[in-house]
This record gives sequence, structure tokens and C-alpha cells, in this order.
Amino acid sequence: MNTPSPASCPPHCRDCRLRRTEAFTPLKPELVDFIQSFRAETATVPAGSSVVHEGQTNARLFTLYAGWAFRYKTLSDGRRQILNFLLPGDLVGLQQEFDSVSLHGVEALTDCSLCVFPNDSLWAVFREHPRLGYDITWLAAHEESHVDDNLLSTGRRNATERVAMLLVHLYRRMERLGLVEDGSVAFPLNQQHIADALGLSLVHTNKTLRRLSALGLHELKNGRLRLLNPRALARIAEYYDAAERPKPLL
Amino acid sequence: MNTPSPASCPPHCRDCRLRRTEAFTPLKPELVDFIQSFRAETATVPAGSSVVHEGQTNARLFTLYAGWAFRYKTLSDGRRQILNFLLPGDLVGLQQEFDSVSLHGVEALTDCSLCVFPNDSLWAVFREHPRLGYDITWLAAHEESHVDDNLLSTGRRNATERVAMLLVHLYRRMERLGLVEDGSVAFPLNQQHIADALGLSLVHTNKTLRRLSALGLHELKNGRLRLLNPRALARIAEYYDAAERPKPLL
DNA sequence: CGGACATTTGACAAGCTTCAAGAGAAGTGG
DNA sequence: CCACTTCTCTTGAAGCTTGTCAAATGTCCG
Repeated sequence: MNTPSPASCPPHCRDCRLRRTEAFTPLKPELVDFIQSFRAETATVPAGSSVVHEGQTNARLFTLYAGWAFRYKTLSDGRRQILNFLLPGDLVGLQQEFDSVSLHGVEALTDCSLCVFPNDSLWAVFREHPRLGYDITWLAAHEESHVDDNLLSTGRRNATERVAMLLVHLYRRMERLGLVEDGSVAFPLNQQHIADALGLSLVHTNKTLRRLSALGLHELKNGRLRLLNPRALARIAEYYDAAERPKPLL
Repeated sequence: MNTPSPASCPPHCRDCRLRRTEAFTPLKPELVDFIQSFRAETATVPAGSSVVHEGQTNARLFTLYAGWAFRYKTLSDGRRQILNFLLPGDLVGLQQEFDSVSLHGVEALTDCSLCVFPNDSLWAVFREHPRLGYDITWLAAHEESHVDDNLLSTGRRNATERVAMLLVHLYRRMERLGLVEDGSVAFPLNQQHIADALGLSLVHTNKTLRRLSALGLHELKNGRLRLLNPRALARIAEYYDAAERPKPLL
């Protein structure tokens, strides 16, 4: 076990650790209470396990409370593409609420804690609390924007640019969540994950990572990522820090 | 001018041509009337023109009523990635409603007719008509699923598979809209568009297209696409016809 | 006819993938 | 505590897919 057990969801959403950070928009207490009453259960899943299978029916809607996960799709011969990474506060499973069949899989990278919402109740949320419906749409639009970025990377950036992009992007997201410690962030991906996220082979991913770290741009060690030259990495990736606004949290 | 002027939005949404097709979910007349009252204006834009610039502020939200368009992102040296294609009925501009700055551009491929909605009014829609808010979320989730597919293609499919995917995908979408005529559909993309959508170079796109058409799989002529061997194309692309359900329409 | 633009083709270069194999690191069981 | 296994990381070499360069052909339109 290389990842310590993550914080579990507190029994009361009012005590939610995430809501206290700058990363999320404040919500009226009565709405927080509604979210809690809406929540069907809390759950934990171990690192490496599948949270939602590709093609699974009746997958649940949930918020990732702690830990890392990713969405992915595969082709029949096993080629896998990671679509985006999921960090605490991300809402997962909207697509299957509408489609019944999940078109992508979700896998836990570390042990994860989830706040699980009941099936087929999404319409009730919109009807009773339009504000939350609006927030959900906000989250959906922002997840799409992450996928847009990844598509630009795999389609038009070369290997070096892709790797730089991934490192800066994930570092910034963790930073946003207040999860920088000693100038580094937890980084539970192995090189196969990076390769699958960037549309590269494992070998080429390794060589590209080595080149960047030999240039002194980053350090990846003991499951933690440190950006030694964040400006250079951002320049390579053309990463524009879009002055992230607080996100809604369900 | 190789594309005939598209149908303009009718003055009354109740007369909307799109609503009469199988592709869209029926909506209570009073909601249709609300959408009409919500609509700020109708507009047409000529083929090739920019509808939304990358980085534009205060871009509008609109439904594409007729014609083709696409969303894209570019890098500073001009490399362009097309994120997805927009066909009649698609809702455009949700991301910038939340972000104020548009993170992607939108360009008209053909002359287009748009139903334009006023700025900053999205929250009012959710509040007054949660049903429409729910539908908007549905559309957002589905657009993301298209981008997911494109990311899988550029990340993990080879050139032949990508081209086959694009041809089948766009043909099926047009078919869904009832726009097949004589076994072919309008296809206003040039090879540069195809290349930019698939993350390939123009030259390689050309050679791949030629190979597929030499094999008798498709025919691309006079701005129209005909699938001569749709099963073979679908097999190459691993395209699974997800038995499209009717979509909401705003 | 001339100009602009899209398509097509060939030749060559390069980036990335595949194959192969060794070195570390971490967990398992005797 | 130490072999043993397994998994991840690393490196070199060779080959193939794709990109780049260049130029010809075709098409549309003024």
C-alpha cells in the first residue's frame, strides 16, 4: 500500500473539507443540507479498481471527495485513451444519467472516497433546486473544456509539449485544491497512465519525461511531482493559466 | 457560391422544421413559446466566417438552425485542432456563458442560420423552466461525449481508422436529421478540415482518403459523401451505432 | 485567359512505435 | 532474512507511420 487511505466523506456535508477551500463556490446552508439528503451513500474504492465499467448500465452519479481517478475509453484490441483525470470535487457520471449505458470507464488511481447520489434522481434536483441544476451544467461545461484541451494536445502538440502540458495542468489543479506540500504535489500516475492520457507509447513517454527532467524542468520521485521550472514548462505547453474561478461543488 | 443559402429560422418556433423530425424530443407548446420569447434574434452568417473568436468575450449562446459549423482551438504557431462539428439542432456557446471568455473558436463551414439567445440569461432559464435547464445539461453531456470520441480517435486510432470514423460519424448524424438524399449527404469539409479534425497532416489525410475510396468504401464528390460500404467503414472505425435517442432542442 | 485555391503525387526526413532486454523497487513466502 | 516474483522504469536499435517539402493537376470564377 503506497497511498495512505484517503479522508472519508464526513457524515455531514456541512463539515465537508472541500467546501472550506477557496476552490469551491459557497453555497447556502439549506442547499448544502439538501445535497446531503440527496446523497444516497458514501463509498470508498481501492486504488486500481474499476468504478464504472465501459458499457455498464445504471452506473451511479457521484462526487469524488478524495483521491484520484480517471475516465477512459478503449478499443477492442486494448488500446486505451484516458479522457481526463478526476480530482476531489469533480462530479462524475453525468453522461450515463442521460444514456443509461456508460460510454466510458472510470478507474480509481488511488484509494478514493465518493459521495454517491441515487439513480434517476437528477431531474428531481433540477426541478426542486434549479440552482443546483445550473451548477451541474457549469461542471459539465468545464469538464468538456478539459477534454477540449486534451484533444488539442493529442491532435496537435508533439510529445514534449504534451508531457509539459500534463505536468503543468495537473500541478495547477492540485495547487488550486490546496494540495501542494513542500513545493510538490502527490502524483499517483505511472508512465503507462501518462502515455494513455497523451496518446503516446510507453517507451516514448519515458524518453520524453527523462529529457524534460534532464533539462531540470521537473522532478518526479516517490509518487510526487515538483515543477523545477514552471515557467519554462508553461511556455513549452502554451499553458495559459485561465485564472480559475471557484467551481460549484455537489 | 457552392452552398445554397440555408433555410432561415422561422419567425415562430412552433413552426421549427427541426422539431418536426424524429431527431428531437417533443416539447410542450408553452415551453416552445417560452423558447421563442427567450430568443433574442435570429441571424445568418456566411460560409467561412468566424462566429466566435478564440478568446472572445461576451459571445452569445445560440442554436444552430441550419448549416454546418465547427468548434476549434489553435496554438500560437497556427496549428489548429477542430474539436467537433456542429449540425442543425446543436446548442453552441455554453462554455462561455460560464467563463465570459470563449476558450475555443466557432467557424461556419457553410452559410448558417442561428437562433441567438441573450447574454447572461441562462440562470433565468434554469430558474423559470427547470425542464429546459435539464435539457441543456443533456446537450452539454452529449457534446462532451462527441469530444470524448474524437479524443479516442486522435489519441489511439491510426490514420485509416480516424478517417473511417469521421466519415461514418458525420454520415450517421446527417442521416439522423433526415438529410440523406439519394444515398448521400452534403459534406462541406475540405481536406484541411478533415486533417484538423483528425490531428493529421493535409498530405497524409489526402493519401488516406484516396486509399479508402480506391477500396470502394466511400465516394466524396461535388461536396457530397456517399458510403459505398458502410459496414466495412464501421468495422475499421469500430463505430458502434449507439441507437441515438432523440435530443432536446432549444 | 489568369489567379486563387483544393486536390493529388512523389521523395525524403523525422518522430514515434515496436521489440528486446536489463535494472530497480516492492511485495511474498519459505 | 533472503530468494523469487512481479511490476515499473530505463535504454538501445530498428522499422514504420506520419510529416514536410515540392510541384503538378484540376477546378472554379472573374
